[in-house]
Amino acid sequence: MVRVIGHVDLDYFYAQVEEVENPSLRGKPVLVCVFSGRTEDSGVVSTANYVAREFGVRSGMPIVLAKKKLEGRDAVFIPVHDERYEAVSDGVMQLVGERVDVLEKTGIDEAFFDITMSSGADYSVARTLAAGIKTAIRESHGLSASIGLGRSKIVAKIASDFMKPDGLTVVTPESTVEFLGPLPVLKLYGVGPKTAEALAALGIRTIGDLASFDVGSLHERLGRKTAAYLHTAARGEDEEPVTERQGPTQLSRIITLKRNTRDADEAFNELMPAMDDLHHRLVSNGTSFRTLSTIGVLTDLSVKTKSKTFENPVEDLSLLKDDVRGLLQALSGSAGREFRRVGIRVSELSSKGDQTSLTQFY
DNA sequence: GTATGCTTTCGGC
DNA sequence: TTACGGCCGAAAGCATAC
Repeated sequence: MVRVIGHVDLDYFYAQVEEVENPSLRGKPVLVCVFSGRTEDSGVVSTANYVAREFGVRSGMPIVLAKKKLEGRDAVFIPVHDERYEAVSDGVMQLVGERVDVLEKTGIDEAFFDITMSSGADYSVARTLAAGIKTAIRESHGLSASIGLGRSKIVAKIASDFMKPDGLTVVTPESTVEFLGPLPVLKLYGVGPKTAEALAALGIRTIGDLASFDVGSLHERLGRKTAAYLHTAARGEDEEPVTERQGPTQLSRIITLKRNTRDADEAFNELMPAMDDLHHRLVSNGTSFRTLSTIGVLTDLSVKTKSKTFENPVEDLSLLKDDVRGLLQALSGSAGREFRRVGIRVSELSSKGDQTSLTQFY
């Protein structure tokens, strides 16, 4: 069955929202930053606009390094305004949702959609629909977006990335193999540096190399599951449906400590406000959880976690302070170096509605 | 072997 | 020369049960 799947990606999202709110920023390097508060400029760049990227600035780069690269360039450094981005995202997603059959939001600035029905499975009609979505986003929010269309999620995602910013890339089913062929295997979702290296050892560098490679040999080298996945992915033939997501599957907060420490109690005390905040989020959403985790980012920036899962859903995170403390102590004991940042995460979430409907069966 | 559940790590944005 | 967040979802790793 021929499907028409899309992927929409809002360009350099946080920085673009800042530009919309303050048009005088346009043309300047704009960097939306997370200031950790430890020292004057400690923290990283969350998003840089394309002007800043010209100078080698990237997401995740330390702010002080970005400042060096942009010395004398009239660059603007703005702290993140999460609530604003959430609000804009909600508006955009609602608007897109009205124009497609199914919308699957996968992040604050991106979503998959299915327009098989509304396009009548016609890629020419689909192109017009996608162009309409871009126009609607621009007219209502002043934002540019990049959209890719293809026969599957994999193709749509790669297509949206193909032409940025403000791109529209349509990959028909017939042109899929030709489109994917020249691209490096790293472009495939699920292929990271490790798999790419294993493939390179077999002489496979492009998706085209992969598509024409003998499946049996792939199987021997990489295992059955990976081989099967790569075989279909290289042809853009994955069958993953676009499905609406009901809510997050995990919630977390993480903070940067005022100073590095191995002392779990000191870290716990500093984590308390974030933990309370997470508690309030859970209560106001009526969300329970079964798994509790602590996260430690050590001085070498490596990440360690400790978690525990309860038999029954827990509603009240504030009752688990001793568990959190205990997990942090276990982390500290096994970490071997000081904490730089610590965090808390809850997962295996359920809503109150879910639980009552489940209890009806018992 | 395969399915399942839990813990930990990885990697995208 | 170094510099360094805060989230999220999914994969990987591991143990246990059938």
